[in-house]
Amino acid sequence: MKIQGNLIIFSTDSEERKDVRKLKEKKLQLVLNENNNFPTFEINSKEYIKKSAENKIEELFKTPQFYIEQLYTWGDPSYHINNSELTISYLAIINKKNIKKMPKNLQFYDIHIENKENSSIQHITLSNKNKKIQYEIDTIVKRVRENIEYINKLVGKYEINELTAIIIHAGIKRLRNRIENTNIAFSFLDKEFAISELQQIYEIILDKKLVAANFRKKIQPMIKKTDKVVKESAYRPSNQYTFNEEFIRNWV
Amino acid sequence: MKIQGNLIIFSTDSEERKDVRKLKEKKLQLVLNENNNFPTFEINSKEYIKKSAENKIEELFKTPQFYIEQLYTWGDPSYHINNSELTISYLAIINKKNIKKMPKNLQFYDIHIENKENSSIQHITLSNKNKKIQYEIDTIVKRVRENIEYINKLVGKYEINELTAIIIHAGIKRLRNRIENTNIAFSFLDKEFAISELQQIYEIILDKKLVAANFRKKIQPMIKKTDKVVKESAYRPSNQYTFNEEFIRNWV
DNA sequence: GCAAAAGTGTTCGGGCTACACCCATGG
DNA sequence: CCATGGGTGTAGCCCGAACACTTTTGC
Repeated sequence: MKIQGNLIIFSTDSEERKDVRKLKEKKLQLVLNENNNFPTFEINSKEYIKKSAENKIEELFKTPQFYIEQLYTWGDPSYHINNSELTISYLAIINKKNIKKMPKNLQFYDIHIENKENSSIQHITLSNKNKKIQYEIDTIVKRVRENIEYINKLVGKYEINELTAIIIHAGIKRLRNRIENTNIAFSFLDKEFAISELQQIYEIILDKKLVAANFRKKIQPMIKKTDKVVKESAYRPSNQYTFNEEFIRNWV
Repeated sequence: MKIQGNLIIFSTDSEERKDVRKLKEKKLQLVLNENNNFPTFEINSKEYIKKSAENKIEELFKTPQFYIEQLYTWGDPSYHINNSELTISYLAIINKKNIKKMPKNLQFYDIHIENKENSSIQHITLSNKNKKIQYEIDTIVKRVRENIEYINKLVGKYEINELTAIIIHAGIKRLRNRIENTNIAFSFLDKEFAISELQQIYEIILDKKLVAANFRKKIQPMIKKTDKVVKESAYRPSNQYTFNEEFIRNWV
């Protein structure tokens, strides 16, 4: 049986500043190759799969700094691309500043999700300056056997493989779950950061605006103030913070 | 590359009543075969893996009623049993009342977890009337690359394959996560149940006692009272409840 | 009567939400 | 001065924890 791994790599980018007095707005990004699909890696029986996935990312971006975890294994008979009959997905988070080299066949796409009013349909746009991919996904709640399950289905016209869309969906769901229960948010940022940067990571992943004053208090135990101050070219300079290593929860 | 699936099947059993006036105590159970390992199933490229897993459970217990979800895919080079180089685990929950036939080579084991005081070591006992399997697992928090991860390691003497122990650990963690965020608890029970039965499911999975009055209020929105009353041979008869189908959350 | 479970109500505290308000900056 | 972000404080609300109390049953 032929197996392959694929990599669902998330990152962020900052938009050009439109108003000098406003903060740069961060956007959530995803890596796809020229076929609108995820980069793949080989799986062999000599090595832990996770190690193979890590090696591939190192090879691609020439950096050992990133977050990675297994996302899901897909055995959908209709997803046999590259002769592969089974795909093991790994979710990764990478801070672009750590990327030493960008492979030519890969590109970062901004993710934009729009929830259609009064319906379970989400409109997703993946875009960068060269390309735009659009599709709609319907998240249906359905009774399957004895249980209630979410079924995702592409609807209307789409420019992407159905399973690819479902994997993106699964990846974002996982991010949302992890950001509430672990410290993955820090994987998007430099070692030192402003609270507003951290807040933006939460906002783009959870896809909602947060109240700064409350956010600050909520994440207080997770961060440590450094003595550094930086004017992230906003007006009042902000303190730099780091992740508080002492903060451990019942993660995973 | 050789692949197999395995099934981490949880269930519950009620102890013999010791005191006529006390409730039967439920225990969490797990299915293992004669080699202290999980039942396996074949994976082929013609079928969804989940479907293969479901078919295997139906074949084993002759019932279509159970809960199932993918747990994790293990590519550990040191876990090549039965010539299999890769194992995809599925977590299942089954209510014993639905089992029409019990395979001879499989047995239900009571799970007993004891957290050692002032240490990260858990003592686990799997037992039934014929057999007792004991081991200790250490859950170490460790910095791996840029992130903090939990590493599970068997310590001391043990009577079980290391990965089997880790899978059990992962299964219980998943149960704990799911019971807080989904309706899986109901998979252990009949369609109609007493609140105290539901509470016992929560207690054995979360491994802590809950206050009945608070539990009742908390799960109120998830259940619906029926007009049936049953004396579960405790003293005051209790109302029977069912899962409230209207109760939907952002599950999964 | 009493032990045990079924079921209701009340109090208290912590955490989240909303919002007012100050400070710092440089256009 | 003023728009904008950085940062602090506070009042209200909701939810969970703890617990008191009533009801129902059969020993």
